[in-house]
Amino acid sequence: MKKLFPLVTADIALFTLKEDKLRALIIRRENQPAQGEWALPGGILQPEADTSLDDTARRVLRSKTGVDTLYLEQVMTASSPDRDPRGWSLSVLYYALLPSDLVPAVAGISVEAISWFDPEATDPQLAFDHGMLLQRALTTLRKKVRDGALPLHLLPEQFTLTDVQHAYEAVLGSRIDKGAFRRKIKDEPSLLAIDGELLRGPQRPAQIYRTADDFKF
Amino acid sequence: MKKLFPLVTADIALFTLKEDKLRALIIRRENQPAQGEWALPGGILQPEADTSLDDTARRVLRSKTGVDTLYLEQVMTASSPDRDPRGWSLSVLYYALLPSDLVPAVAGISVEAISWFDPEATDPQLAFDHGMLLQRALTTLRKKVRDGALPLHLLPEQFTLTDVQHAYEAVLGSRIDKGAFRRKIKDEPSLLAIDGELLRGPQRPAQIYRTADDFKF
DNA sequence: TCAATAGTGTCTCTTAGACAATATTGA
DNA sequence: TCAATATTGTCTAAGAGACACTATTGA
Repeated sequence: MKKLFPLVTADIALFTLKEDKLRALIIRRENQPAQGEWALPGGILQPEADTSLDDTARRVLRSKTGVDTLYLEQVMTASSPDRDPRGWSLSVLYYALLPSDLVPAVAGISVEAISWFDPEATDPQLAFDHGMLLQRALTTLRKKVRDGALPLHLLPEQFTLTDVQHAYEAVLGSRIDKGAFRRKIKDEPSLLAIDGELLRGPQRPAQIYRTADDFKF
Repeated sequence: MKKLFPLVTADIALFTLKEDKLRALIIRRENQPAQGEWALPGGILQPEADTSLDDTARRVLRSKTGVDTLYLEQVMTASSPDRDPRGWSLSVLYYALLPSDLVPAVAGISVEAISWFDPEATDPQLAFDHGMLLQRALTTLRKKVRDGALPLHLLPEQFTLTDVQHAYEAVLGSRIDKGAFRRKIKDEPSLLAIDGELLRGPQRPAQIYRTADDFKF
């Protein structure tokens, strides 16, 4: 008998920085289908509980990472009778940005096996069409940053301009000249210097910044 | 009783050029809900017939316009319990580009009342959240063109460089200098001059072009 | 000839990239 | 002092906008 309704899910590519490199959260599936394989975190829409698919995505992330109020953005919707063995399915893909100082918290809370995956790597293969989905999420994120947005959601509350540059480079996967980068962000109103706060070390101290309250990625 | 499954639909913002101005197809709804109101063309997913939501969109466009093989791209997915009075609904929004010489064919085939709507206008109000959806589709199209893509899908098979510029300006809603525009497209491999073909009139004749076979919008 | 549009050239200003120079700390 | 990183400055080349100029047709 044919299905009358598709299976509706939200899948999330959760990006963060580990040692200045871009990584995405993957989870080993505990149940069928694709049991034992690695996949993006995701979950099924619950119309009684969710007031939108964004809600579904936030609920899934909260349960898998214990973290709220992440930056979340829709990437695309994948749909076909074949992408999930359970039948006609439709998945709305999101990407989320996790501040790098919360990575240990996420790694700690999960009862499932997790891993931080290099999105440019080819191993391990992800289940379903999640490999393609991750590529699409990365492309969307990169386009946004290349259009001038600063990925401040990947940084902790306080950071230096060098941190911003490293986040920028990690997302784009390419280096940028220091002088050119600082010129670009010189008049950026999203960056607020914290007066008197300096990061000290065995070199010239660096000015510490924070994200402006009205920052919009 | 609560619904267990959402209503899944595909809605389409079909853009074309009418007298060098950008217009979107809207249709007067013949049935409930929102009977008598104007809305974007759309239709319900049929899992037995459609192999993806792109398929749904193509099927809807074919039935409402009689035209195949349009350029079609996904914009976003809207979802909530409130956006459709029938209950929890999810709509995948597409935009499509219709060559301007096919506009009369579309206007002819429809059994419903249709109109070509100025997407910058505020009247008439569209049903459901379709006003917002149309804005999102326009924004996505403009971003693509601003990123350098030429909206050749809006033009007939043969066209002049001035036609290309007018299509470009109609999409962006702003003027561009002729010299700057021609410099930009000077080395564009998607544009092929048709040797010896000239558009004549009471002025200097214009070279006629066509779209390269491997053109990718 | 004139009107009208096609097509090209020139000037300036902004910006990105490459790269160099200076500044300030802890050890 | 030295190593290390922060911060600023300079040179150049490419590109965009403004604007003017030339070219070619029908009437």
